[in-house]
Amino acid sequence: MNVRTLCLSILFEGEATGYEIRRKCVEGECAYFIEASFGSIYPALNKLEQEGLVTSRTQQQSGKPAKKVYSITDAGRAAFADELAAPLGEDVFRSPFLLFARYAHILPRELVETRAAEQLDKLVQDRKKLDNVAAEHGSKAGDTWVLNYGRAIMELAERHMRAHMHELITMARAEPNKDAAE
Amino acid sequence: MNVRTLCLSILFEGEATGYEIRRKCVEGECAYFIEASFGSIYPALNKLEQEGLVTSRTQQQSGKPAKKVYSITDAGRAAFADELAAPLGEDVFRSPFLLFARYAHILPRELVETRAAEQLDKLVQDRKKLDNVAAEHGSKAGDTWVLNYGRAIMELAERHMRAHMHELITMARAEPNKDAAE
DNA sequence: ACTTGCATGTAAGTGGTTACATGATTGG
DNA sequence: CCAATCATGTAACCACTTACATGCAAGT
Repeated sequence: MNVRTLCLSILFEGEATGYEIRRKCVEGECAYFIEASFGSIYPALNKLEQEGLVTSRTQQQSGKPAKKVYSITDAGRAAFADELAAPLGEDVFRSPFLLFARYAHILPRELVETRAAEQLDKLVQDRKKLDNVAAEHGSKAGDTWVLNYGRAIMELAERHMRAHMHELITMARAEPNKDAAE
Repeated sequence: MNVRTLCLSILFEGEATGYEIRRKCVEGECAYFIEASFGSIYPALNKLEQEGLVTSRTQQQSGKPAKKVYSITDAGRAAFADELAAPLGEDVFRSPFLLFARYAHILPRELVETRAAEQLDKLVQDRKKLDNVAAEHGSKAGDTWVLNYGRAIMELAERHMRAHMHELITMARAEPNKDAAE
């Protein structure tokens, strides 16, 4: 799933500017968990317009810079459906925290405590974000399904973390700090 | 978490060749879920050797091509510990399947059924893989912790999928096939 | 006066993948 | 005879990120 498809999927739901698309990925958290930056979104939208999959109109605003509102075309809708019908890529889960956790035994206890707390905090934050999206969004069935899937997993991750983080901390080096690194 | 750190973490556990490192990521599934290809591993190992973080010795084999066995150095161990002590990157979860699921309502039922079944199968396979790693591997405490975390989540994902995939299928377009794309 | 939010875009850099090149041996 | 496994490596390519460039208005 690339930025191109992401843009198509958001525009499938309705008009949006590049700026809004980015916000939906970072803040609104599109539920299926993708992030994208301006540097990829703007070129993607330009290319999609060249290909005739989206159209744009420039909208002047008082006190704010003009914005380019993009709409999906019929060709765009078709291309998006095609993409969904194509074989799906692999789900990816990459966790720097789990790599860290694996080596808890060589790390100072204080650090492990901090990182574990940070991780739990992130989990809580992310779950809350999903809860908010679920509450605001008068979303359609597919959205709700995806949201519920995400929430179920987040909830478990949070619970598991809360229940087992102390085990991780006890694995850590108890010695105050000899600085194993240097 | 880049390939460089991945190599360091595997070599931290013991000697290995580039070929073996790759296998551990793809088959053995290192528990913290990273993949890497030859095209990134070999250059990474070369660079690590240049920097003195690993050393290599060439081992001749009868009937097989010679292999380069890498070992981590003290400097390498220190660099790895440093990397772990640095602020952690964000956990990433990207799911093409969830994007697909979100648009179940515009897709033909047959396709949704197929993809849902495939997804469940992947989940089952991945969980089994983790179970195997847990069984074989007489692993140290950190490994077990990470493995259990992964297994708990996999198990839930599988259960959730099994319980709710039929909902997804009922959302899909019931019409046999008008081919919405063309 | 400064920062934040709105808004678009480009250029350089990064971190990977894919495909290719090479070559021996074993098993079907 | 062909495919697969073992084994290392390079080159071309790709998608995306980061940093930069620009600019105006409102809030602090």
